[in-house]
Amino acid sequence: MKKSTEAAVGRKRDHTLNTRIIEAALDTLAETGFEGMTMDAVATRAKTGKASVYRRWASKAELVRDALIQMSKGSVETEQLPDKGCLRDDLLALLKPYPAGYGERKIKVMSGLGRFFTEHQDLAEEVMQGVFVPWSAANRQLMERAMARGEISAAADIETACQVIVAVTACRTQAQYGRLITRDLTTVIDNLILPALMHPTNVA
Amino acid sequence: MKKSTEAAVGRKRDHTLNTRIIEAALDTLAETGFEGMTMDAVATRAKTGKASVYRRWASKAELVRDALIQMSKGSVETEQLPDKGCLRDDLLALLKPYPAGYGERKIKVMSGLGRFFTEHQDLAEEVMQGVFVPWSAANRQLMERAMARGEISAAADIETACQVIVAVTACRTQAQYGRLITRDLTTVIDNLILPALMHPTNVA
DNA sequence: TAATTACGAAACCCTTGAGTTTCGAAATAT
DNA sequence: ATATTTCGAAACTCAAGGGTTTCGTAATTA
Repeated sequence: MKKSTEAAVGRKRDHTLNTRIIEAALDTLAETGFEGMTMDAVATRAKTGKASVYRRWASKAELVRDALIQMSKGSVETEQLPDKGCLRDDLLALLKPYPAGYGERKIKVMSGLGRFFTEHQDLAEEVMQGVFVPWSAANRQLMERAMARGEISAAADIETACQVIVAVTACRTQAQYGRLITRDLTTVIDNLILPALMHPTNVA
Repeated sequence: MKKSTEAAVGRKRDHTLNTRIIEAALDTLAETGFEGMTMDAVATRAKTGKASVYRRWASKAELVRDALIQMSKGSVETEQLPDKGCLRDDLLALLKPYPAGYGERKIKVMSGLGRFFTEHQDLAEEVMQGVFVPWSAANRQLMERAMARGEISAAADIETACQVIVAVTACRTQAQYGRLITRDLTTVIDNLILPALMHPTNVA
């Protein structure tokens, strides 16, 4: 209705502001989590006012949804998976695709979302499809490729392995688990994931 | 000062109310997490009023601290570890020491504590020492015992394995990860932890 | 220039929830 | 009996934060 003829006259919207606000939202999310993130803080960080934020998004939840989807865009490119020759390096490459700190913020953001997911299940569903599923699928593809070329056992439980990677990644940087999960992903992959994939024998 | 001579006269405090309030707090925590838990809800659930709650605890955070410590009391009895003969059964026994739903509530409680830990780091430290450390230590002891009797390889990375168990347990029941971490602990232990402990060879 | 729309800052409204106080009733001491 | 303390319920205070509105200014078009 408005889309085609909107804003025939008057000052144009500054579209760089959209991304400035989303970046500010992601930074704040990473620092304080969903409940800790206030709209005033986001606006201030984006060097604008709340009015301009609410001119673009109807609510805090919708801003967060779009910020999360934006964050995952191109972050795990399923089309363009790493191919380092061995599974170990592929898995690690998937987790550190960006320079200094970028991947770290992503993990921090994801770990502070508890309340958002339980309170906005409709929006959470969209995020789930846009972020978690591709991430997990990328892990799975790398493992399937390794299995196809005989690097890991054909009997390996790929599904469990790739879910555990996601779980450990999500938990590791959370403040509450910082004292216990001191292992980094490299150690987990080298000493747990890979041995289990190569020797899937169990006791049962 | 007051401890010895307090309440010489007047109605006595109902000490069963203390545990009723703590139980109500734990139930509410399991359902709604730390921020979702209101003091009114706790009081109502304990069939009392907020006044009686605040007569016993100075703040919500201190009530939660005591509830968490109480919860862990005897929950992971380091003195009395399971001894089923094999590591697999020992690890599983540690996680299901109580009848129907009791262990489940514990996990739900722990998963809704994000904000509590970041906002009350002093109290969180007390909880950390009282809950996480004994839990992780129990896992470690079971694994060391299994290593001593030759059930798992002497080269196994026990520390990583027991930390991953804690991480996966903590993440698994969180709503936001429910779609991805569909594996239960039995599967993780059988298909990942045990194979890795028995064949700790890695690529490097 | 005049109308229109976006901008950023501030004031404002409204709900939620932590923590306090009040009050009548019940229990326990002197 | 009377003073004292607890009980449970309700009313209250106060701060935080989501969301809206106002207002003076800047940009854009007719």
